[in-house]
Amino acid sequence: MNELATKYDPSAVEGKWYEYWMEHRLFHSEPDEREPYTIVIPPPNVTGVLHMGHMLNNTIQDILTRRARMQGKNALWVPGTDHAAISTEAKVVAKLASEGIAKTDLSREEFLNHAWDWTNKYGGIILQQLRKLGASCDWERTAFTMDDIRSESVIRVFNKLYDKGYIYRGVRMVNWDPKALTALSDEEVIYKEEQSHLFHLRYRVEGEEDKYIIVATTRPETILGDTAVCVNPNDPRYTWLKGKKVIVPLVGRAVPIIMDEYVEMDFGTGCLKVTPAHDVNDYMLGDKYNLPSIDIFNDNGTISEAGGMYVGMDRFDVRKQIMIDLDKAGLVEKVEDYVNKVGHSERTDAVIEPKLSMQWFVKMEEIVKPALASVMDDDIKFIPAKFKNTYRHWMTNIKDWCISRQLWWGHQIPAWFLPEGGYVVAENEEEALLKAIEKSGNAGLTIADLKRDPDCLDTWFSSWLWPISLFNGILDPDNKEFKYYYPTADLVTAPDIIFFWVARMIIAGYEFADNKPFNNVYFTGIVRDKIGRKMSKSLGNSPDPLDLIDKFGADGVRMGLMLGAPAGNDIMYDDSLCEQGRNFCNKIWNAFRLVKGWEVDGNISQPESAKLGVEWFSAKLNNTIAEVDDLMGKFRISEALMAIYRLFWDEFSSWYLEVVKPTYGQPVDKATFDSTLGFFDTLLRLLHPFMPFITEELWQHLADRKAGESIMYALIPQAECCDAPILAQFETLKEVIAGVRTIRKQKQIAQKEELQLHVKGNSDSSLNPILMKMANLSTIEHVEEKSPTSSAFIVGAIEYSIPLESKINVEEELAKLNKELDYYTKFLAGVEKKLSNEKFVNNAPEAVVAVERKKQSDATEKLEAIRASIAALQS
RNA sequence: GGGCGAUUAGCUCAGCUGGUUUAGAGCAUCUGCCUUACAAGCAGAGGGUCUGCGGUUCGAAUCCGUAAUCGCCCACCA
Repeated sequence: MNELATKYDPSAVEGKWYEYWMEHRLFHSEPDEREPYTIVIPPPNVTGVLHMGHMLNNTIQDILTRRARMQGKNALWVPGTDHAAISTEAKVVAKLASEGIAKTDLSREEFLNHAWDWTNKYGGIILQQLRKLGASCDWERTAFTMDDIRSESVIRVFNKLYDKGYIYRGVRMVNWDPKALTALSDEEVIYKEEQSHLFHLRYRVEGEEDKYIIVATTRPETILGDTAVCVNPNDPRYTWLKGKKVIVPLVGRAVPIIMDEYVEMDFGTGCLKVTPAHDVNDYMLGDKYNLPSIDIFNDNGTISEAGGMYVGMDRFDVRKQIMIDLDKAGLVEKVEDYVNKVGHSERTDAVIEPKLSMQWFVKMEEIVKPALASVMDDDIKFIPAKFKNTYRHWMTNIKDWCISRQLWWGHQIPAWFLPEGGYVVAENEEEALLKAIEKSGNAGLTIADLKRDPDCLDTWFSSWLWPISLFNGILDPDNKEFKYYYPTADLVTAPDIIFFWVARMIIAGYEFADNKPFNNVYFTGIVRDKIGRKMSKSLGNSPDPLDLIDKFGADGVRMGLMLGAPAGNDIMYDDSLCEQGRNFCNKIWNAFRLVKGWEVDGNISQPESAKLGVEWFSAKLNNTIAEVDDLMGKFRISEALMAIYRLFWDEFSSWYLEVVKPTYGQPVDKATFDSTLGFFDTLLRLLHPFMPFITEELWQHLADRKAGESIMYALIPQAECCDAPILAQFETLKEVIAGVRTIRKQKQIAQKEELQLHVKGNSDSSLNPILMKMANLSTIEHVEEKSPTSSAFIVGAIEYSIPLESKINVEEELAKLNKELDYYTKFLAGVEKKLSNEKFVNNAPEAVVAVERKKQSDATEKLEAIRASIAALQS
């Protein structure tokens, strides 16, 4: 062991232990009599690669899982991936395009073959990357939202909801993504503020020469679909228009003037053009006034035949061209600059087109109810709690969920159309046929007569089942695993998918499993760069996590991430955080080298200083264990880690080890050695959830371990008692030692040189053996008066001094004392002011007043000592 | 346009129901040390009056009001 390098080398350790854990199936869990602790991973996109957000998120999950495992629970962390319908399909389409193949050239089956090839090739890379991080997932359970169980679960759930009347099909105004060529849910639309224009266009009034009204619009190309102009009935400017028609510019179509209070009189010109096919509000007006609806767009955002002009041109090109043409025709009044919000597709960033189309929806109103209540009542706890507000707001304003997507990659909607019209919903073709025969009364129908709806389901329609479907709880709700592992314990996720995923999982939990899916939801922050920008590919400010692991080690990166991630806050990531983590690994490593390098002699007795050191550190350790328990219980993970960091670095390494360390070349006694190894073992266990690799490596070195034995299953230490008096005594001791060190530094006295210490006052001498050793003293003497040729410092009300003969500089000593005199004089004045305030003395609780009195007497005593010292120096 | 949250040392954050806090931690900074576990280290030091204003109270970083700044979420003003 003495051969250990002076620096910790993660690369020599990490792969080795991960393999060991895998080889001995230490991540695997089966139901048993222990208390379960379950986490399901937020499934990353199957073709995705690891980014910093994943690192943070999964580090936290691993910490929680490992800690639970070491608490003796049956811990299970289930991994898996999401098929990510739109985003994967888009990637496959792009790849095919690069090979000169258009999606439209392929059959559904051919396309899906390509998609599966792609998935098999890139799928799961991200899961491999997670292993580098140390993730203790039960890989034997790796699932995919499109594997058999998960797919069947989706179909089952669709049928269930349909049978209950919660799923319906209908023509509605939906968000259309002209790039992905599919409908989207409201949540998949991101509104961005954009600099645009408000175009004021002239609409001639039919049958009235030279009379026109001005309509303001941001989308002049949509006039092709205008079927009315709307004004407010209370607007005196326009009452004369009642019953008249206006001519749509360029198009020449006469459309009616309708009157509705929906129109704001003070916005724009007070005239609103109505395009029922291409605007949600216009759709509402069209519905109310029975207006025709002209769909002027093709699915890809070009103008359709129905537009009548500019056919085949892209909507944005038309916007430019039509303004030129309108201008030529003298139909433009003016153009204003205008900032408005434009909806973009979350996945493709294409500008969303509101479009009337036939889609499938989930009726949300009813099924949302238990899900809302459970979060509001803290039956499911959100951490931080502020997200309860966000959740409540969304849940109480919830709209129906558009679940159909015009994609091929995903779960195909289990609905079959009958030849004579109408459809049936079923779990499979056979069942569909039976239902179809029953519905149509046509016993001669065959499967070939039925046509299955080509659309797929929203990807979230499968992931909302994740905590249930992972344990096959949809298809077989009475199975042992589901009963054991569900509800899961904690969910760790980013707040940006609170609606997409978290809320819907809660809804699904109550709807399909009659129980919440998890007890706690821990929302992580967003990983940003040092100057607060969100990490993104386009900015290039996102480091490659695997490079970081190479550079700092997985433990170092984990620690770095956790240090910067206080609960509920975004993390401002900087490499220096990982550097700190790496340095900590090194510190642990070197502390270990020290201890392992000691030679043990069973015949020598334990020095008093070491005995006291052991007693103190034992109490300190206990204290911190209790603190860590408390913090982890509140998900204050970074604070818990910081507490352990300080315990190891400051208390254990800088104090404890220095106290018990034998003189160079000397052996250590058996009792101290054993205690020290015991402490080391406890510290490693406390640290293991945060830094799994280095702790396993050292723990294995610490003693002879059996094959398959691992720190992963060593029990996390339990706090026993706390608040031993020795804790406070030791803190005082530290101050005294620091006092001596300061004098050494000021007087440039080497540590090797022994000093005498004079103590004036009634000091506690119980830790004197440690003081002798740490301050390298020859004697500690009580004196009535300190020697004028000594350098002094005060701790509490006790004055310590070191006789130094010639080395004393009276000026310096006086300056030091005067500074203290000044400070305590002011301090005392403050306290006395408080105490002379009758209202304070009368109203404040006795204990508080007593504290002030104690401050007063201590300060008075101290001031006396300082004054005496000054007098002695001046004499 | 609504709602929520934040504002404490150079940076990132603690400070729970107001009182041993004229405010703590880590990092960074400064000074001195290559002292045989560790210079990715050791020993020491400096640094903030708690965003501004007003109020409640014997007492406020902590409670209330208000302003400013930043951030997030939601919303159909063309």
